[in-house]
Amino acid sequence: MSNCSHCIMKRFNALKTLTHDELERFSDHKTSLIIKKGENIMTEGNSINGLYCIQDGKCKLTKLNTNGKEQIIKFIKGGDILGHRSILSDEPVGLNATALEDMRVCFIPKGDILDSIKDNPQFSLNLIKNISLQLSHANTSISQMAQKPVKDRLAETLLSLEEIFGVDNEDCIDVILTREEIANTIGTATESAIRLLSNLKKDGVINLIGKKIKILNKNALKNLSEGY
Amino acid sequence: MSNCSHCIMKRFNALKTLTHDELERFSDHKTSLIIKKGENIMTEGNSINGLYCIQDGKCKLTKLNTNGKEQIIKFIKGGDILGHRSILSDEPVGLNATALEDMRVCFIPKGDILDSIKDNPQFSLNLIKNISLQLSHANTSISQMAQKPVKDRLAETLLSLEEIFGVDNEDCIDVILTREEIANTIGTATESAIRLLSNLKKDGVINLIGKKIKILNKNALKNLSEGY
DNA sequence: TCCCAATAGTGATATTTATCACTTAATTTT
DNA sequence: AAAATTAAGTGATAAATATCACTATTGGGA
Repeated sequence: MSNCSHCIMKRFNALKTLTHDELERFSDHKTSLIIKKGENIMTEGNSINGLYCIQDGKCKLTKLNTNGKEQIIKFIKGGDILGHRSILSDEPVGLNATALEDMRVCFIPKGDILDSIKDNPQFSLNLIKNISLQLSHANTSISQMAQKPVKDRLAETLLSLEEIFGVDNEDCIDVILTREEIANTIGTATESAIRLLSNLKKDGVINLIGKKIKILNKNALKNLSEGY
Repeated sequence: MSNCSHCIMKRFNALKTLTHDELERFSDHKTSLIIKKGENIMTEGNSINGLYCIQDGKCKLTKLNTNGKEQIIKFIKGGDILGHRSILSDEPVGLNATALEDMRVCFIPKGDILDSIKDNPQFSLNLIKNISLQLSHANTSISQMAQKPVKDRLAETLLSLEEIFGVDNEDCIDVILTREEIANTIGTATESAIRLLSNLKKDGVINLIGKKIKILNKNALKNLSEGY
């Protein structure tokens, strides 16, 4: 099994401050797993007893509303970590993490993480910074959901998806989402999302190639996202 | 000036794990201040170099949207702390904290807080738990803003306001908000908020006495907040 | 490879919500 | 206490968005 000391993960996020010894300890105790498309890494309300390091693949973090609708809160990709909030706060997981494609994930037991938190203040601080940043983004999101019309939110979401996932060799946003998932991200009906996407295509702002989306005019989207 | 060791704040939140020595250190360096209604304790985008302990009074945490509208993200009252996210993540403040009434606030310099974080892992952990909880609430909020109609959100907000501020001696929710502020909390037009409040009154679910709101049928509000 | 189920797309319509243009009531200010 | 602001409330209307009922298309499994 691969060694954490050589893992690409340590280049990212909070893990980059871990010492060689800490990474060796992680290596000894970690388990690698494959999550198939559609499966959950974590499930809302469940407890977890470790940290997930995403090696490869993409997933969505969702929340099931009391009305039965799924809200997508955030997207996760290779290099990201999952479950640290739950470990640190000692609370059940708040969101579902569902694979958008097959994923390779490492699981590091809670005990090792807590040891590193005790030993390595910088690691601890980086985890806090990660959570703080998420809170900051969440607050922005609340404001936009509450006050911006659907069209603006769609524009914002398209920009954000390109930001997160980058583009493939044909300049399309490098993630495959159903129209329903796009709708569940911006908080609207699937039909409304479809119509607004069609309008953006008609206006030459984006191109739609099957499920793939190519942004043609980033400035136009930026303006739309701010209500112009 | 009053002594932190005897302050009611230490009964609440992260501060309850502080030692006598730590509280004495806080006492020596703290400053007490009065914030008048309408004034800001913190302002979006500014840096702060300390922690605010709310002794008394209420404030709103807001975000100014790109369209110029104010979104209320959270309410704060006596016993709450402000600014710890900014200190821990070493980033500017993300929200405005505006007094809803005259407030008494203590300011503890960043250095003392960071010292306590180093010395006292439990204090550090409690701060993290506080931020984690905020993130969890924020995610719930995103979901509700995105997917629930305005009526449901108003019902939810009224319940939440009573939860946070309690009731006065006439069973009214113990906070004075303008209709505009209520609208900015649920993310709707002021006129819409007014109309929906009137409807709730007409249906006997709440009573409106000037700016004061009395919840008459909590169950009805709970049902409404879940879309029934 | 064909079939089935899921997804995408469209049009008509209903519902929700915002906007505008006011009146009335409540606070401040002078 | 009167005047001037500011906030609350109302009705008419416009705009945004959801819902329903469908057809077309796509993409895996048997």
